[in-house]
Amino acid sequence: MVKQLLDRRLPRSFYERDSVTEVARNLVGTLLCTYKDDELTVGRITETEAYSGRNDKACHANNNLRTPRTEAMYGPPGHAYVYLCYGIHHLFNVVTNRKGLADAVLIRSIEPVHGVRIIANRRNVKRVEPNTVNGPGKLTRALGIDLNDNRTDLTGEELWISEDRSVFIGDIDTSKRIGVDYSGEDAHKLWRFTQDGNKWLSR
DNA sequence: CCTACGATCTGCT
DNA sequence: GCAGATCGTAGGG
Repeated sequence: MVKQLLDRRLPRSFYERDSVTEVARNLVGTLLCTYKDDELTVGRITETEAYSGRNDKACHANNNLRTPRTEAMYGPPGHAYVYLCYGIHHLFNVVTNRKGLADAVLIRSIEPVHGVRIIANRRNVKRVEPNTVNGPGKLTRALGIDLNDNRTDLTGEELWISEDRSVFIGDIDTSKRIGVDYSGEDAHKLWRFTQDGNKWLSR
């Protein structure tokens, strides 16, 4: 199981494209995997959001803001950017485009496909339901992702994303990003991508 | 040093 | 529907 998923890992070139919205769109339907302490958990990505390092006030790296926190976004593509939100939640992004440009895709929701018992334990629930994993802070907890994963290479063997051909690109909806009202006109960008009709979404 | 706040979630009303 | 949690980050003095 682990080997099959590792064999299908998305290559660096997937993340390296210059359109962060295209990467965000194409990540819907892929499999987000963690293999830690001999425990494999996998979730199909159902919802993503694109953030651009240039000309996007919703992005942490907007206006070339370069700080210890945002440094991961300025790093090479195909690496993780994990940060702490509201002092409680870990939010997971994948860095895209070329090094130095700070484009990234936030993963907002998943549909569990493997390791359901482990996910239930990590979330402290008996049954795994949509509201167990349908949010950026919930899914990181469910998959065991935290600040230790910041800057992790996603072509490695602990945290990665695998290809899967189960979602057609035409079945992906676009909408406004969540929780970025502070960013003025950039809040209207249709940079949220969801799998049409999937019940494992954040809203 | 000090302060304000956030790409959210939960529990309570 | 709403307040509180909780702490690293950013920005200003």
